[in-house]
Amino acid sequence: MSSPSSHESTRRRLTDQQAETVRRLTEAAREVLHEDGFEAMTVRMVAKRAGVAPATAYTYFSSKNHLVAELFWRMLVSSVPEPDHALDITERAAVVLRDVALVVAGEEQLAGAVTVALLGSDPDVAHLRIRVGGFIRERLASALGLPVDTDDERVELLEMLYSGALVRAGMGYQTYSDIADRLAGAAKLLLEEHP
Amino acid sequence: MSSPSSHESTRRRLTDQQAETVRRLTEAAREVLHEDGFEAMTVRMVAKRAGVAPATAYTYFSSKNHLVAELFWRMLVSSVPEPDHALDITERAAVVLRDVALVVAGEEQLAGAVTVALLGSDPDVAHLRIRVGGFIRERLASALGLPVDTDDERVELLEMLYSGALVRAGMGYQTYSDIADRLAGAAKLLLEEHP
DNA sequence: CTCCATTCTGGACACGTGTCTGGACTGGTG
DNA sequence: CACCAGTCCAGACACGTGTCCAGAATGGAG
Repeated sequence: MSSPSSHESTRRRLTDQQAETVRRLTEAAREVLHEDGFEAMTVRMVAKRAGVAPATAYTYFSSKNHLVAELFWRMLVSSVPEPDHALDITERAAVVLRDVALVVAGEEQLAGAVTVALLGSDPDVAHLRIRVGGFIRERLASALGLPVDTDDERVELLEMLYSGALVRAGMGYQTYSDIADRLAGAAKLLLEEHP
Repeated sequence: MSSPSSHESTRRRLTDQQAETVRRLTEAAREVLHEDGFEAMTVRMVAKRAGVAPATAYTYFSSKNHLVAELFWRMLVSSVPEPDHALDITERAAVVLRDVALVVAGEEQLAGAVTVALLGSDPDVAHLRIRVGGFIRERLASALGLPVDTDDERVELLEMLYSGALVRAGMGYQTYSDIADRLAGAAKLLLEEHP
């Protein structure tokens, strides 16, 4: 067999072939989510579009929530790079928040779906929840020039702010670019007064 | 029949008898949620505990989400009073946020359940979502001494903050009294610099 | 080319959701 | 008292979820 390679968060040690199946599933999930929304989306629908039997989908994802959470994780990691050290602290934080907000922009249904999915209770989702939370905290702390395990009040505040932004985007209270701007603005407001 | 009286957000014009049935259902929902959590909770379970047939529950609530959203609405309205005009602006805002956070404190599963429920897509949930959002905005605007329809940036920021706090509470990142304190603190941080 | 482990499949399953019936109960009204 | 509108109920329904398993397909090693 081909040697196990990637360390995606789905299962430990996937072969290339398996990784490809997973990739097709998350991609199909993104499409279905886009076209039909989270509640109308069914796992069997996603499996069909990925050209895979439903049972196969369930060998990689323990639940619909897990599937969506994994999709978000992939988009997040690929869209929120390490902060640019050329910028100053405030700018860096603003950019991180903007990047996070923009992950779900353009995918009308994604923000709400992700929030719901990440609140799920199965162990795979819990695992991903930790990873997502940790990743964003890491990026924010890094932007502020702090260690990941900081207990700085401002980091926690910014985390709350982005969670709230996602929810409110999912509820349709604001548009996504609105949200991105507002988050960036909030970061500046907060940090310029409390450097 | 007894004259229609209350104008709960469930259905227009309930008789006293109906209102009592609805009250028992929401109360039962609170108990089941507390004991079994959101995902384990079933509508039939709640109906049974309320001493009512499942079909009856569905005549008052169009979905599990609607039921939970209604429960939250009732707790919210009864726990977050008009801000006290004796306090100053900053204190008033802090108190509102603390009150909102405390609505879900002590009910381990409620924060996550409510967030998920309010993100649902059926029309009754959408209606309740508007009411909840409007209510909190009204309280916050009032605390800041602004009209409800203000477009003040700080109100929107505080709204995002409380949404985020609820999510993170639901995810178990923080305890509830933590959250209440942190929200109150955040309000002060934001408002004292930008009065 | 054959073998065999890995991967995928198809279909059944138990259970929850939300909808829809016709019929039974209830309590004011004529 | 008999009526009847307003409620509630029991149970069937279509459909989605997540689980399971025997067997077919696949593809690298000998």
